[in-house]
Amino acid sequence: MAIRPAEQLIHKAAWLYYAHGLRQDEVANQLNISRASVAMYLRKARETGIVNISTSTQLFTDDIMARRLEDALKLDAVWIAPENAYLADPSTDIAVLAASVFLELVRKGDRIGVAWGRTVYTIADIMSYADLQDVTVVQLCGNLGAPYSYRPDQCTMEIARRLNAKGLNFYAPLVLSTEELAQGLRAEPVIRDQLSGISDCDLALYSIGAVDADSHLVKCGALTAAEMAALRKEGAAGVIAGQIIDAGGELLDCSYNRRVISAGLASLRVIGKRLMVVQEDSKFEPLLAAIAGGLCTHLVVGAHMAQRLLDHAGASAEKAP
Amino acid sequence: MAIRPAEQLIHKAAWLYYAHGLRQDEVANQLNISRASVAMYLRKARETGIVNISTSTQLFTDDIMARRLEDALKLDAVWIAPENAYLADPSTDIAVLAASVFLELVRKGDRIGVAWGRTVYTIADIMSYADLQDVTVVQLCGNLGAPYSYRPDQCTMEIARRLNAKGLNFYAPLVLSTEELAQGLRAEPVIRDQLSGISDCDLALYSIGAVDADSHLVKCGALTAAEMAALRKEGAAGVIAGQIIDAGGELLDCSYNRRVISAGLASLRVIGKRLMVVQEDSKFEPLLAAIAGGLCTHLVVGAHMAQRLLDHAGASAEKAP
DNA sequence: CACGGCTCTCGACAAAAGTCAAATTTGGAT
DNA sequence: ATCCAAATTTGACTTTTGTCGAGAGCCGTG
Repeated sequence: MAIRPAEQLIHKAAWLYYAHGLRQDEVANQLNISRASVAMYLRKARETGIVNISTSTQLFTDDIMARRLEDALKLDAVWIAPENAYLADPSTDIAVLAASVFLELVRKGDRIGVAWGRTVYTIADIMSYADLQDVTVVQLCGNLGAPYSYRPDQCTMEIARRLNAKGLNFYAPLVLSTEELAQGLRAEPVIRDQLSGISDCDLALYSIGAVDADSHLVKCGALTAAEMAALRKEGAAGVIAGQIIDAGGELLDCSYNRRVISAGLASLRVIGKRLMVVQEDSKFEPLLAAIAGGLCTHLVVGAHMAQRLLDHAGASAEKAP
Repeated sequence: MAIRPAEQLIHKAAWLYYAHGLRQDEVANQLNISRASVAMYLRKARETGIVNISTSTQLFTDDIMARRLEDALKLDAVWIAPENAYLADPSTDIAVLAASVFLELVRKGDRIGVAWGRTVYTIADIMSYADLQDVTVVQLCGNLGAPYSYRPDQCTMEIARRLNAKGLNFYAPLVLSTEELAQGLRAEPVIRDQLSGISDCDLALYSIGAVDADSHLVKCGALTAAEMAALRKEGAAGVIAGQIIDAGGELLDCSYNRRVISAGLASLRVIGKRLMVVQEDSKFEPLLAAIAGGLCTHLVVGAHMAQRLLDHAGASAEKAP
């Protein structure tokens, strides 16, 4: 009588409890098991996505500032996490909000592109579970063998796991040492298919990286701090899906970019919903670049960043007649 | 200090509790209110649809019988409520399941047609709340001034209320005394618009009525028991959205139908998702008629009814070579 | 300006849910 | 065949949550 507690049993318990509104002990009676088991099944049901608990993110878009930002930056939707009004750690609040927004944007049957970074991994980590079997999560860029837990493939897999979706990983390094090798690898059928499949995505999730010595690209050894500084002088404004963009949001013409295996900006721009999440206030310029380049249609930021964006947009509008 | 507890506060509490996973007392501290108030806000949040708790209805479609029924009857999806395995009252189980399925089928921006009957009202009554502001719920058929609580307009309004959606009522009686009057009324701009708007629906929810003295049409005085019996002899097989259909699922050619103000069968067939819910085993023949007439693409029934449908389909298949 | 009626809030109790270590069962390995 | 490790179930205990009636602030009215 201790067979694998068939998914069926979890489902029945969840059904009686959440849909019918029975109490745990009533459910236990119905199913002839102890109440403790019911409690355990219910936890599993939540962790498996058999039951879904979601809170509307309406409040964060209802904000007047969010509306104005949507207009000023021509974005489809903006969510603003009210800093310091809620929790001790505001960055967590942004990630929690981003996870909710993400789940709200996902539709059954969708194909989702996921980039990488601390922000993306944090979101994956706190995201609640869902049951979206016919969803595919694809990795947007090559891998970086880093000691961190937010490697591109890990971000992809973790999100796929949370959604009960299929995860498609990228079996290639993010950066190669020569342009020839990168070109050759991009032509490989396996890689080519993955790259060309990116424009079929319905939704993309990424953050933006800063061009400084703290960048993951430096930490993971893809670039040295000196190289990064040099690129900055050449006009580098931000990092998206492992690639370096200039202030206009276009790919910077540099050797590094030519050696990268990642989703082309053109493929990204084709994706219908591009959700960008920015936690750090320091990423103001990189974010401006990404927006300028049309790399984001949906935006989740903190109140402080929102205010800066709005001020900036206002100033630009004055300058331009 | 006893101002209307702004929706904002409810939202904040729900956010901290459900999205961040804080305990009620932690939320109470954050917001500087008592834990009891937090508990109350959370209840309101659930009742308003600010938080959504839904359980996957997967199990009920996974059933082998459901799959076979989908094939045999050429339906898009079938859900089977396992009778007597669950609760004392099996009909409640069907309604709870139907409500979940309904909520699962609704999409933001949808237009939903709702008919009327005890079944539909039961579903509305147990349906959990959701926050779908841009959804419109339209009434599929004219009104019947009945002493019951499941008048067409009530079904529509209740569902609209649960979804936080707009409700569009039909300000016309279901049946008129002469065909001329009915024709004239149908030509009225207000009514005509409502009728023509029905084919724009994305989803319809209805049940099927039996052709007997217990029918709502008789109880509400639209027809006498004798008239009903006569119609039955003329080939009436079921009642859908207040109209009488024959065994082939086509409108029966009779005076009553010509005097009715309701959604034409053609308009209904245009709707993408037609969800039919049947609670009573006695409605076997009416259901067969509705299916034959292509009036249903999605079906929720009890296990017993499912078995009968399957047996019937098997028998028909044998007869036809 | 005092008065009910109203809604919101809180403290305290009761009910329900979560948790843990021990007991039981299973399936596979020796 | 027997034993071990892993997984599941349970009863007892603790923590968390739901609820009720009393009290307090607000508002329109007499």
